Amino acid sequence: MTLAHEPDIGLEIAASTFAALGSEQRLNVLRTLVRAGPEGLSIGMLGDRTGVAGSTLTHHLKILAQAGLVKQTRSGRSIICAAVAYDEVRALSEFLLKECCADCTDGGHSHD
Amino acid sequence: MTLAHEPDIGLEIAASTFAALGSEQRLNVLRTLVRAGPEGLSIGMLGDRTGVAGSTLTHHLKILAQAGLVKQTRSGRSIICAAVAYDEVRALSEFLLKECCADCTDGGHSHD
DNA sequence: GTATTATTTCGATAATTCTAGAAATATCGA
DNA sequence: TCGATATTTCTAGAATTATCGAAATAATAC
Repeated sequence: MTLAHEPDIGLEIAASTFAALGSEQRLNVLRTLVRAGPEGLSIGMLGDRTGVAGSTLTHHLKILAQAGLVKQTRSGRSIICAAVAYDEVRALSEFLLKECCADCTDGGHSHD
Repeated sequence: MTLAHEPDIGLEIAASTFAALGSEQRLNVLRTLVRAGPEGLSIGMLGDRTGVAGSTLTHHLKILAQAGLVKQTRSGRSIICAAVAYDEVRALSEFLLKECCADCTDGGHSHD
């Protein structure tokens, strides 16, 4: 089950993805979405649960979406946001373990 | 489930660690250190390789060190910086997979 | 002790990010 | 179309972050 088709995300992408996660508020939003499951939540509900203003949520969600961590789809007059972080997170974990943990991988592979 | 020695890093710590990684320049510094291996590099050498001014490096290294990703030790008149990201990175990966990938835990997830 | 080298602190400026209110836009139901 | 609801855009102030030169501090060598 070792799937390795997300081999290299570049430094730039990695950094911006980390930056997207590097805000307590955004991380909380993301977690809320993850916990809401695949059905997701509307922005209104998200604001309801997190106490964050709509316009602020729009801002944060744009960042999360650009990082590929959240997907937004319209449903009626609501925008449904759902975490689709799986692959991104997996790629990021790969990046971390490969780039930043090169020496300690108890699986044991050495880099370059 | 099996190993639980870094069970929960809180949202706050996770966010600040992500933020520490969320800079291309810092990520580059970290990577340079990782690649330098356990012996590490002095700040001067780091500046040499990255083209970043010493005072700026001090700033970034402080952030990386506070996040527990880098360790600094004095050796003569140099400060040797070495990546010790291993546990942090592991904790972060755990966090990502647990908090942000709650649904897809290794079993299998479908997405399109 | 003085000179030399290495790093940090200080100070200043530029740039970015965070936050949210108000107005604008989009969607739906009647 | 009108009214209600949901989200985005616009705008702006506050706060944080990035950057680096110059001066200050620390450590070594003589």
